[in-house]
Amino acid sequence: MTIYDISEKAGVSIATVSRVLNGSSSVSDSTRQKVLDVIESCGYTPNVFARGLGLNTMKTIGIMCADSSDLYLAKAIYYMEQKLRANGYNSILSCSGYEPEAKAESMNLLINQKVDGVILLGSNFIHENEEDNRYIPDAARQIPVMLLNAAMDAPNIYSVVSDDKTSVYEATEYMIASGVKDILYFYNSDSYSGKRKLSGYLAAMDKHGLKPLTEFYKGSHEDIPAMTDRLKALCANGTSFHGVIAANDSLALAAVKYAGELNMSLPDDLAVIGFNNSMLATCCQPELTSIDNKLEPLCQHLIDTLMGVLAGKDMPRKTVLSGELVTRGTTH
Amino acid sequence: MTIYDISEKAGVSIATVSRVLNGSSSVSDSTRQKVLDVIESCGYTPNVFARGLGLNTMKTIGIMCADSSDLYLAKAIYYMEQKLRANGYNSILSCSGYEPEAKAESMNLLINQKVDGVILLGSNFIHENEEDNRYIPDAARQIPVMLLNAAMDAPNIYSVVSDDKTSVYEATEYMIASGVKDILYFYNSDSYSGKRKLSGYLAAMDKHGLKPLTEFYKGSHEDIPAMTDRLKALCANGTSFHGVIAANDSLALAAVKYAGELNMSLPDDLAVIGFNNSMLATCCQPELTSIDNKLEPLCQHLIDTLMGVLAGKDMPRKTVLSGELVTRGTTH
DNA sequence: AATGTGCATGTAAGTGCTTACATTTTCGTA
DNA sequence: TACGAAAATGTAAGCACTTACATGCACATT
Repeated sequence: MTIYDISEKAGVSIATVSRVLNGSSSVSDSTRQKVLDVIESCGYTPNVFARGLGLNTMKTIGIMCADSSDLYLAKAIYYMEQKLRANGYNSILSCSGYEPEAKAESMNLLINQKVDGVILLGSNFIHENEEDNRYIPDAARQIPVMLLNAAMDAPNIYSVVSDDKTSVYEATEYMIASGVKDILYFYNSDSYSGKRKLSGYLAAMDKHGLKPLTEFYKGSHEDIPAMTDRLKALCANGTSFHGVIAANDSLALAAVKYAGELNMSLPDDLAVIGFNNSMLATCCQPELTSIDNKLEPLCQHLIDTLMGVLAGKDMPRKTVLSGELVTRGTTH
Repeated sequence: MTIYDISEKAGVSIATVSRVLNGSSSVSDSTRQKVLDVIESCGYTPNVFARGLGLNTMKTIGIMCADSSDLYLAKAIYYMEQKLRANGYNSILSCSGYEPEAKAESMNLLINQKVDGVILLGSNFIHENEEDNRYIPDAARQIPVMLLNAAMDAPNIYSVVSDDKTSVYEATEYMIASGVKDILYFYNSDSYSGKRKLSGYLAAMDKHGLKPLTEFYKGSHEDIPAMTDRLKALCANGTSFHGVIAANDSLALAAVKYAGELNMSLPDDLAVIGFNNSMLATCCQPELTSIDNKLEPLCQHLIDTLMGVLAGKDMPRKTVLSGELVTRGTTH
């Protein structure tokens, strides 16, 4: 079933069929209807390859993420996929892992697949070493690149980020105001977003003349016992703290677990604030106070921007949305 | 940069270039090397559309799931994507939601995208109503369909499932052996897999002459407080139980939370067994005993089977892998 | 009535690859 | 040295579309 069959049955030329398919130049209402009827009755759908060859596009967006099994990224993928589909785009997924070379290779694969744009989910796509990031502007020379929670200032690169610095700053102040002074910042990433969160914490502590205390966890994002061990080691080490601001809900949950194992009561002996306001925030007892960085609006904004760019419109190169502290049982 | 440019620079015909690209029929070593050198130096990659037009395939597999933000499915997607890529295939993702029509439409979209095969992740792709499932054998007339944790007996449909009935049966016996008699089965799905789990529970209870007690939860897979409420309502209602076998770790976590809220101690006042052995199993205190249904081997097996099918080999239409009970703190 | 304008439609030339078939080259054998 | 088979390579016809350009036609203008 090709465009020829349709053109024949409708008694028009293939060009006319193609025109009604693409809604481009003018076709009279009567022939348009005639063609549409035939298409409908035959259940015809155009061949994506032939169409791609002609148009050099396939209405497909590449989504890259380091690890789609990460709760937060999985959710982002879900939103992206939904919203792309609503705009008539398909999505092809590439989990690139954390290595720069692997990311660059993933990117090339996607570009060779002729995606119309690419979305990088998560701040870990920007590396310390400038060299390692070159694949991003390189890609942007060919197709628009969208960054979620990361930023890069270069042509054809668009960033949508949550204002993590402010969110963490406010959360820290909130905890300080509740009377906790020795607050540990527990984090796991030096990425764009990770740095901004840390700076928010440091700024708040500094403002109140408090001594900052940070602990870095490096390991699987799923291994909560390992995170808990990290805190226990810190405690065994003599370091004391009565509040934890965590860079994500998993780390916060580790703090909750740590408190449980040491028979501390929450929030009196230990106050905890997480980040992401994911399902993890409500799975424990007491429930986690957590910063909601508004993932869905971020995703919506990102897709809107992308669609604008693809339509040839001028779009803002960077937008920042603010988060919100959702208070629950782990803080006063 | 097309195959013509390469052929010109290498001083051969385009057919020869195409041959070295596809490694099909014979090309002399010297010209092969010459062509490869030119390709390398130009950084040439064949146009996927043109190639697709000729071959009518794009080395792409469609992955369908109801909701990619589900922890278990997200992990499955991750494994699938990795393993497909390792086999030289791309994956295109489609989150279809839970409605039969939406699933059928998703399937059509994927088929129109000329995927070489499609993977349905999760047992919810098979509906009670036979009519609603017709889209699966329909699709299988065109491309191989792989089912994870669901089964259907029809040509070109391949199933890889975990032996959930046995796993749950054994878990129930394990709990009974530890001395708990009034065990609640807490579940959330009537799907293929859901039914088999339930039947495992019922069989074990029956064998030991115990009265089964089940509770069904319907709602967001993320809303643990709502699941907890369900158990509290049951308790308020006068129903008593000292053990919970849950159909997934979220439900099990709800049981843990329920115990915490009612000041019951685990596992003495309440024993809990979850399912999936996900990260949720180790995020609470005490940690969750959970059935590990070996997701990665399941995925590996599924991909191996798919690759075999695509290579034209005869492959088993259904394979069953067994799970394993991982005991932790919520059971004796 | 002749001409011009613009809309509707058709014709045919791409688009970049694969591959059946045709042709040339190579090489062992008589 | 000549011949034929087999191996290597080339030619050209698809594949199913899009679209620039050409054509045709109705209608308005003079």
